[in-house]
Amino acid sequence: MTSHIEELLTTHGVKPTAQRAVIAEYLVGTDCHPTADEVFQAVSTKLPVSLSRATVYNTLNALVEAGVIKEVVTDPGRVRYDANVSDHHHFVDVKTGQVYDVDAHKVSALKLDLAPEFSVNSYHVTIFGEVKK
Amino acid sequence: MTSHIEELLTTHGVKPTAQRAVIAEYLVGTDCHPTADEVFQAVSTKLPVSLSRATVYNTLNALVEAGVIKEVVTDPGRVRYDANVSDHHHFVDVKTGQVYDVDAHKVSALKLDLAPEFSVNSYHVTIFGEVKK
DNA sequence: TTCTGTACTTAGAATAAGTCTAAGTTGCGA
DNA sequence: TCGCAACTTAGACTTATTCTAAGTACAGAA
Ligand SMILES: [Mn+2]
Ligand SMILES: [Mn+2]
Ligand SMILES: [Zn+2]
Ligand SMILES: [Zn+2]
Repeated sequence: MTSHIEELLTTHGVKPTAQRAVIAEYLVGTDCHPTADEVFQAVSTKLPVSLSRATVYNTLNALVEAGVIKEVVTDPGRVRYDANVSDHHHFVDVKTGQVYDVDAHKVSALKLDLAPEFSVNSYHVTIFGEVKK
Repeated sequence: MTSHIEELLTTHGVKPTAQRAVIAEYLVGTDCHPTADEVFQAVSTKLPVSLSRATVYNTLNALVEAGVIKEVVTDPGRVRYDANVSDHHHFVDVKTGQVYDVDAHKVSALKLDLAPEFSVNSYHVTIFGEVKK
């Protein structure tokens, strides 16, 4: 009876420890693109032992490395983490700072007119605007 | 006989001090998207007095505020500065980290299929790839 | 001219995000 | 059961940036 999260970690080659499971579970269950510190705050109470910031960073880096999550950088000095690893872009509400997912198929394919020495692997669109309630 | 740079600063409402002029001049004369520290290194020898890092940061922030330059964030933890304030996007060479300008008209206009509460002000495309020499 | 107030710059202290270190803990596999 | 490698921990360290307190520059008033 391995949990869904343990299976996610295992299939990506990450050994599922209690710390890693609770961090991955938190990220999978949110769509709000938390920072490392927000992950630490949210998760530290959910473990019977004290959680080190170093473990949070180690785990986030390991999960990125393994492809379980992605880093998102929309603002200077704020790395955010995203368990949505599907092809998507981001909408930033400039009033609140909130980051929303924008599925890649909601954005028309880009045509790029670049010199031939520029070979493109991928691209990411950051959309700035406002969400009216 | 105010210089071109002093005029640029003045017309943007920034009082042209020696420190600000030399920093703005350096940025206007390069297309390599330097970090604050690279600006500091490049510019500190060009003044008869010692230059404080605080002044570099104060100046960069003032120039951004005034619209003389823009911040560019392509990587976690590295804010870069850009005197190209025309509408453009960025190509990041994933091998070297070099950032190249991509004029907006080299990128096809985006069509976005967003829910009506999302009102778009602007967007920025970051293209990842490699420049073959 | 000199005076003077405000804006600017400075060195270094403080903060914040992230990494490293050294020591202890866990837990699978012989 | 043991041994070992992987993992976690607290706290020191590093790096980027901001803040602070004290000094400097300089335009306008007198
Ligand atoms: Mn989502
Ligand atoms: Mn930082
Ligand atoms: Zn996302
Ligand atoms: Zn640019």
